[in-house]
Amino acid sequence: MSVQKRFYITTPIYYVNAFPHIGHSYTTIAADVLARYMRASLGSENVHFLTGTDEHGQKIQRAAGQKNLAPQEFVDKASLVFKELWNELGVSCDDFIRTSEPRHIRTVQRVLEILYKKGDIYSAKYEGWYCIPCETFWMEPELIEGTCPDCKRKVERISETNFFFRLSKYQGWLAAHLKEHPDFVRPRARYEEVCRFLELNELTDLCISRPVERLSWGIPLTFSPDHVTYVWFDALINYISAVGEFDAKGNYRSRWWPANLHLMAKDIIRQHAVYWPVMLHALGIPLPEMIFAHGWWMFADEKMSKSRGNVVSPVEMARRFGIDAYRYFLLREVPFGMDGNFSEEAIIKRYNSDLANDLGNLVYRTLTMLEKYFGGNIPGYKGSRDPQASRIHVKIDGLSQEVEAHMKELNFSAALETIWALINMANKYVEDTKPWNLSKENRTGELESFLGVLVLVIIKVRDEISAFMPATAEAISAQFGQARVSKGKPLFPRIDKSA
RNA sequence: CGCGGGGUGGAGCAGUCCGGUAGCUCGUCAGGCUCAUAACCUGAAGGUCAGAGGUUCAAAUCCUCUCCCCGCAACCA
Repeated sequence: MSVQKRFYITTPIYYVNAFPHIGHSYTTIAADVLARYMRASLGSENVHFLTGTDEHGQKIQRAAGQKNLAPQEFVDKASLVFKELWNELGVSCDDFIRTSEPRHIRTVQRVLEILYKKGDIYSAKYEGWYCIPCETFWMEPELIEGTCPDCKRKVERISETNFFFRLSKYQGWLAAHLKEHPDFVRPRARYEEVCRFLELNELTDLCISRPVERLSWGIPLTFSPDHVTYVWFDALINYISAVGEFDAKGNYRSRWWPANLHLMAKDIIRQHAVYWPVMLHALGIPLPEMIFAHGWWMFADEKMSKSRGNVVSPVEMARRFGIDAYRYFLLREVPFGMDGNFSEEAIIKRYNSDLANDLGNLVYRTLTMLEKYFGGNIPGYKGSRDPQASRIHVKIDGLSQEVEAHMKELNFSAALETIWALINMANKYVEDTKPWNLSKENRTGELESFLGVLVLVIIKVRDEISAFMPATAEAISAQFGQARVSKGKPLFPRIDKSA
């Protein structure tokens, strides 16, 4: 009874150097669906959905410089682009954290102080090959005949003092934790990848600072004003800086922590499955329950990237096909965790077959029949002896549980599939019942219970899809909520392939 | 011996962890129906599950080897 059920879910904070693409929207929409789904069962006051932007570092400083803006001005604008995108896509985040906010800076500085005091952060001389124009350190083997692999210019040997986090000290602990918690990293293949990485490699301590003369746009170390925090170390802390504070003794207090789920794409699994748990452990803070890495969207089997010029704008897709159709496509097309192929043809196919033909048409034909046969009145449902109807009832009764089982696994595509199985049953039911004959023969009672079943199906489907397609769920409610229903506009008008 | 992902009817995929009649969607062909957004329903064709060997009463699934495809500088979910 006293055990409070709550759910804290995060996306990565997005680096504002680049414009948002469908990858960003994929992670965020998946998190949104889960958050909405959990709110339905736990109550919205018990769900916390965090996203935000990562705003420090070399690249930002340079990008701002190129536009003749102060870094803060630059990130204020860039962060807004993300915020507005989530707004436009109907993302229901409860909080949006920015790493340039005081609450974050304060927490990062406390983390550093605590770890420094504890001896888990130490200073050391760092020496390496440095390319001045590229502002990057290179490892010996990366160099091409003594030049920068990027710009082919001569690199220089420089040495500087930096601060390091004792990652190596905790390798054994982390390996043991992973062994005891096989669900800590998901999906399974990624879990094994992380375990393998730890087996095969010796962790080196993490350089977590940059000298101010090279990089000023960062969070200053309170114990060494000549240094700012390295972005990754800074960024990960957002998950705790957004929802809590350290007290005077250095104990972290939060209503929401530990997070139930950190969602991300597979490229940043190492930061989340290795660096982050170790940081938390060193701070004496409990670990998140699960880290889930999903796959990438490919375009004609190529990774999306700016240099390939195949970046797709989520706004454009959502405007073109509708937000819900876009959301549906992302989560239905590919089993969560795997890579997928993105194309307009694929969206149109899904749209026409699943949304227009199956769901949209079921709603539309039902409304038409209600209008035609009952003057728009929804008949009270009186039950039915029809075996097909009872099979549908069984499916309706078990659907929430089926969906829940898949949602627990973050298997969105399977959850949607099982909902669509009910839609298909209903469409078949219409075919087999032949209501047009019932109407001709004036078998009104049978017609009533038949339509009653269809309405039950639609209401159930509406409830189950509402986390995935909130606007569609509302549209269905609106259509069936009237005193006299009438066929309105189709929910999903078919898209002509020529368009 | 760098790391990882993958090869299942025309296309895209599920199934592989926990062996037991090979499944889904789309497409094609034929038929049915009219409440409906040229929608919906039924049926059919089409696969030696990349290849070889092994374990087993039984392998897409477990083991070994081979071949092929894809990703792995930076931007970056």
